[in-house]
Amino acid sequence: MKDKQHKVLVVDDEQSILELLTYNLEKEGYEVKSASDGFEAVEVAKDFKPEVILMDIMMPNQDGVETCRQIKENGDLKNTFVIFLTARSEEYSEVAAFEVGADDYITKPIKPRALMSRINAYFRRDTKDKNNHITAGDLIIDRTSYTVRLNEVELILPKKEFELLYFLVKNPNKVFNRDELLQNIWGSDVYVLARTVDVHIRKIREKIGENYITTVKGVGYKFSLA
Amino acid sequence: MKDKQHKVLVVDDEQSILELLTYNLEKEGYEVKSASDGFEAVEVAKDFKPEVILMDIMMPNQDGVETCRQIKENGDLKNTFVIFLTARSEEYSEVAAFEVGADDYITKPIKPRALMSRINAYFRRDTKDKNNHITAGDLIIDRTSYTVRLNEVELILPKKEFELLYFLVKNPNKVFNRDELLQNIWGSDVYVLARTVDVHIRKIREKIGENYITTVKGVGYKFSLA
DNA sequence: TATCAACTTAACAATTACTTAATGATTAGT
DNA sequence: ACTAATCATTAAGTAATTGTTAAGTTGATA
Repeated sequence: MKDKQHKVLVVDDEQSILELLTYNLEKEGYEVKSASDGFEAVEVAKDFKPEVILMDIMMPNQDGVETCRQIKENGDLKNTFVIFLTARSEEYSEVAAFEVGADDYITKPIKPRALMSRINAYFRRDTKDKNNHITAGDLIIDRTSYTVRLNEVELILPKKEFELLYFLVKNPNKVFNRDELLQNIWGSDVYVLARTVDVHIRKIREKIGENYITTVKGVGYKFSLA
Repeated sequence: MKDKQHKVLVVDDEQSILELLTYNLEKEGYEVKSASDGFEAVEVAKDFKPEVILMDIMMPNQDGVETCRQIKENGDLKNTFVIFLTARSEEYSEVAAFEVGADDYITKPIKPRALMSRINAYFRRDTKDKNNHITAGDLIIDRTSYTVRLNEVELILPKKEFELLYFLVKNPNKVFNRDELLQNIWGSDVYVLARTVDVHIRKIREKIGENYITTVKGVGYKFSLA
């Protein structure tokens, strides 16, 4: 099973293909929704907020390229990974597809195993080095937005608290004494009392709970996963 | 749905093809007229002023190339996009076609879906700059008109405010410090005090409300989706 | 050139973060 | 179990950052 349920939206006007893809994706442990045309796809995407959209490029009413453009316009969905499906014979311009922000391109006939490995690869990459964030247990610490998520709840920490937590999480299970922490977070030219650290630790614990930062008496603090 | 009704003229001497094309185009939401020979095509075009003409190149009485030439002669129709239809076996000179101002070329047998995508692509290109907007929550930010819509209410922001908001919305949830914002919006050679940003932020908040731009104390500002 | 809107600056108020210090709780060593 | 050391917690004071307003400045426009 996957650590967390990833969401995939599949869009195609052929029911048989929707079923084929849905079946395979669910077997891999993804949460799947489907849409049978472009309009529906945009609606569902807004709500469902999938990480990946698998979409036929040729569809009645509104084709995949236009649909992709509309989806990418939405701030919430800007980083959604869009993969187009297309028959090899169709001479649809790849250029147009990439212009609207398509991220990958797969030609039919679909080989389920190959497709799955491609999607799995995406999620591996995504969770690994994409955004500037660290995950530790139920915590997600994101440097770009300066936020900490604890079980989907967003916490806002003041700067020093954030930096302190970030530093500890980046060096898990390693104990630092107060002076080391001051050096690394406050800087070498700042003169504050070592006990100041205690107060910050206290406030962090207040927000994320008592189970993450451990006191090592006589030495200092460390971040440790239960 | 389409923003505006686009007009397409289809010209072919085979009734079945006219019907096929008309059916598919109307299903896509276009306004369609048809003509079954070159003379009729010119007449209808003058009146109807279509944005796109889909025309068989081989027709009795007057072929597509000649018809195209006549149409392009007309000032009103100079910018009409002409797409020729031709059987792959026909060795009709592409050169002649492009000489008279044809804009694209599609070989029969016609695959309706591929054709529709091609036509959609044309209209998309045409209206590309008009639809240059981003959506984020209740906000729609339109670069061409320099306007921001908030729940159907149109706001007009001065240039700096607009650019600042646009930049933040384009990079949602990412925190920028004042200098980064100055760099990106004012430019690297401009020398203004960092606190100027605060004033602009204040004015933007006055207009769009307090819930979109978040202050990250000690760091900067970010646009955050609720 | 007079007017107006946009932009910048500066000053001060308000808010928030940070540090300190004092007191209470816990732990380790004897 | 006693004591000394260390840590936790709280509250209050201080510093830093941001919010807000208003008064200049610039630059475009009629």
